[in-house]
Amino acid sequence: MSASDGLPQSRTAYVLERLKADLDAGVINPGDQLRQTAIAKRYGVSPTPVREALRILAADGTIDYTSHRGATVRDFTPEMAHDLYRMRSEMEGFACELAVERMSDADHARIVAANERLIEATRDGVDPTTLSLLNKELHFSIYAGTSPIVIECIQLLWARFKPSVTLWGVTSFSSALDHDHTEILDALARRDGPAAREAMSRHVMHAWELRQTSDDLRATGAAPAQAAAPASDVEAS
Amino acid sequence: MSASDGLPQSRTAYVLERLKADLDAGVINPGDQLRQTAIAKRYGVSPTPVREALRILAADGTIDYTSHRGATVRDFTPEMAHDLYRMRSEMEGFACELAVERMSDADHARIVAANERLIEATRDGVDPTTLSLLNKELHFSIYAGTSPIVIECIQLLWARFKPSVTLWGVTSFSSALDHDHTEILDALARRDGPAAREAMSRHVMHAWELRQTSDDLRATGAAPAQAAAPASDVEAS
DNA sequence: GGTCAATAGATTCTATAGAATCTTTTCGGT
DNA sequence: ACCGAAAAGATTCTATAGAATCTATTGACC
Repeated sequence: MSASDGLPQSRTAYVLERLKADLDAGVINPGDQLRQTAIAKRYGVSPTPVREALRILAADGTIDYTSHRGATVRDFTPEMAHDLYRMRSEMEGFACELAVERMSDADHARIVAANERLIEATRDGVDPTTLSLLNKELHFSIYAGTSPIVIECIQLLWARFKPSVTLWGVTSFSSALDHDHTEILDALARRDGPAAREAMSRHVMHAWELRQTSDDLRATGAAPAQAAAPASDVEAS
Repeated sequence: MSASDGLPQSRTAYVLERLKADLDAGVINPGDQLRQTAIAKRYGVSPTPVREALRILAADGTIDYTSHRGATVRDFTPEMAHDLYRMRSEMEGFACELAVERMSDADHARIVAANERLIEATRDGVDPTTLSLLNKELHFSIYAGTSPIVIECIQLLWARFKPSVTLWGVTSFSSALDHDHTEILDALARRDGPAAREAMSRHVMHAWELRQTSDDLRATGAAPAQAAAPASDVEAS
């Protein structure tokens, strides 16, 4: 699960990693044009691997790629974000039901462990970036037992978001999300597929609501308590 | 919606088109190794655009791409196919509900028109390949009014399948699917989101069941009535 | 005879240079 | 002054050659 470990296996992978990091960190923003020669120079590689990385991001839906006209970072309207959360709600709810069908005891143990790590980290007041990562690991520990195709589909949905550090930076939010997780894990422990689906579905939409109130707060100018660390610190290297 | 029109906008797009066509036609099969130099020679281009096309197919999930070790076409277990249909059932059901929320009268008219084209073609005993295409157009005419992200997500699920000419080659199957469509369109006409979702959900799983019985028939050696035209005829150029 | 290291072959990967395409500017005509 | 065409500039796209990496074979050593 850990990214950015050791040396990248190819220049393309390296560029892809850097681009995603710069995208998350806000160095590159929606609407920006991505000039392949500029990126190549910036990352110290030739245009060839840059082009391959751009093709991948275009297939992911992260960027718009028009033939002979270059690539631009897709901008994200609130409505698109809402749609994405609704799709996550459907898919991840379904994945929970499927997980119950196929979950071994060992799988279940790993899920419980992942949840405990997140709960503990929340209690200890760990930084939002780490909490967000632990949250992701918990979610995918559930989906791990479903099917490679299902996992990939959900990963594609997650890839469209910046890590939601803003959510995990507010104590009341993170404890609310932890509470949702407990509900999901209870259903999983009972091997109750429909209940797990329902709980996960509601959890994702709950996260969407929290995200909205968080955005509203920021729009009003009131900085949320325990704000996240500056995004620029997320930069990889 | 029509593919393979005129000249491709780039060598990469051309290679992508050819690869998908060869994949559908059965020229390239699951498990096959894709040697980029061989493909380049075969299609009369240099390895560079071939590599870009392979990166896209890898992002789509159509092929497995391992660094420095080349690409192989993913093979498709029956269980994976089942999972894919279940995901389609979820996503396309949801898309129907979303479509009702956002559908204009003009959108609805286009959907009805697409359905009439398919019904008419079924009645006239048109070839299965065309029926399969019209079916796809009907489905996506419904999703057209939802959201670009939703459409892309569903397209990704559809991209994993060969066109199901086997299904539309059996008269009893195609009329059953047409019947499902009518049910969906009735719900859409009533602007009944939940009913449309439910109808579409069942329709996709119905298609899955038909596909299974079709596979069973072929396994028994009994060729289905009005079998599809030889797959090799689908080849583009 | 079996195991490990070294070599040869094949394939992928990357950089570079020139061709193709698009955009902007300039110039001439109305 | 406004519109259209041509040219200049910038960017993308493709082919090619050499470097890096992996796989298969051979040979030496235990």
